[in-house]
Amino acid sequence: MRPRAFDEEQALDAAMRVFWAKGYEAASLSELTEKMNIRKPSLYATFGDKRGLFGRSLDRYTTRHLEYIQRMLERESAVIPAFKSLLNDLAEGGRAGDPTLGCLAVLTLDELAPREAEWTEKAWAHQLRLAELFRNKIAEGLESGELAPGQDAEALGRALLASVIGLTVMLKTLPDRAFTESTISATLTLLKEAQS
Amino acid sequence: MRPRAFDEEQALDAAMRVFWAKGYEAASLSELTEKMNIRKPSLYATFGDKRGLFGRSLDRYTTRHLEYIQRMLERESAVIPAFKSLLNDLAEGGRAGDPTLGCLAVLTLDELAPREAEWTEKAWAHQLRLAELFRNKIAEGLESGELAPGQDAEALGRALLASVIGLTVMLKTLPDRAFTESTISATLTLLKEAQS
DNA sequence: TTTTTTTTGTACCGATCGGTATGTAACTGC
DNA sequence: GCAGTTACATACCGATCGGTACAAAAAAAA
Repeated sequence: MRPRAFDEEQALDAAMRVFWAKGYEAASLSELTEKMNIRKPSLYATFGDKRGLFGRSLDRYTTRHLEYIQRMLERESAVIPAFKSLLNDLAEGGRAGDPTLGCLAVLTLDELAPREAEWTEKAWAHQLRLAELFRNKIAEGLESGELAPGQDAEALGRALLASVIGLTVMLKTLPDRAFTESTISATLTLLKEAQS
Repeated sequence: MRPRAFDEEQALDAAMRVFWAKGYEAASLSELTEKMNIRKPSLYATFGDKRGLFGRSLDRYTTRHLEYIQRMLERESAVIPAFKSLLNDLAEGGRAGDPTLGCLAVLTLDELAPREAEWTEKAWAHQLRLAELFRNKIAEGLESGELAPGQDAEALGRALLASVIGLTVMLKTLPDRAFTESTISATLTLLKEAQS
């Protein structure tokens, strides 16, 4: 048997970046094969078809993205500084270093929901996992006494998620720094500190 | 001269709905002409090309949408109830009556920013107008004494806009009522009432 | 080396994409 | 009714879309 001349993970990563930047519809097979540096028959033999490749790309994205968010929230033990650094990192483009890239899971929801049930579900499940990460972090702050009691960790986590999604979309236009900073600082007032 | 057999505004409205539901890329000329109930030569004679039609559709959308948001905010004189009813109305699908439709301006940002500068600019300008509406409403609440003093109306308006955008995207998946309600109620805690 | 198996590059497929040429139908002004 | 003008429907255009047939090439198994 002849071995593959390309690395599957590496090719998948390139595909993911194309979908990330362009969305499903606007990502053409020509651009995909070019950026993946493989020819169409190899692509089809390995990933099935364009839909299969997108599914794999989306899975890869959500996995990586979840890890990233988790890492960011763990870097600071206090809740408010943790969310502050997360939002600031997003504003600077996060892992990719480019704020105008947005988020593939959000783009998938926006572009393909509700008509592509399978992908809608995947992207939504990812948002739910993010909301849970947020909720857990907030719950820690409530237990530790950092946050004022009586706040609903689950609801707050969801509201913060909505803010993060909205901010991510807004960042695609690269608004000026002052705009972003004031938005972030007001968003953080969702989390009420305990009286000191 | 022979008069048009179709109403331009009506056709444009149909086109707008197609772009709204599918985005620019996935909206095909076949579907557009079908839903507009005109043939391609009429479309091209009236709107130029697909890009021209999208531009007109986006303009129409933002105009209508701005009016809608303005109307919603004016229905209640108090700030918090006003935003509450706005968010609840969004959750029920707003004007269109379908929460899974999302927002064309948001979809345009997500799908086409930053690579389509003209449309990115249009969609972003719309978001800035919305942020201004929000800011003005909040400023009213600060002056009237409804809201606790010391809050930054501009920053809060922007944060609320991010929340609205995020919520709109999430609603495309039709999350259950409890999810939506808790998200909305936590979001509204961005606005602090004055001590009574 | 030879055989066998899998991947690769090329060249191609039908379908659909956005966009248009053309002739005819429909209306206005005369 | 006639002339002039515009909009209409049909039928078509090249380009690109996603997807594949096929044969050469490359390695493992013999």
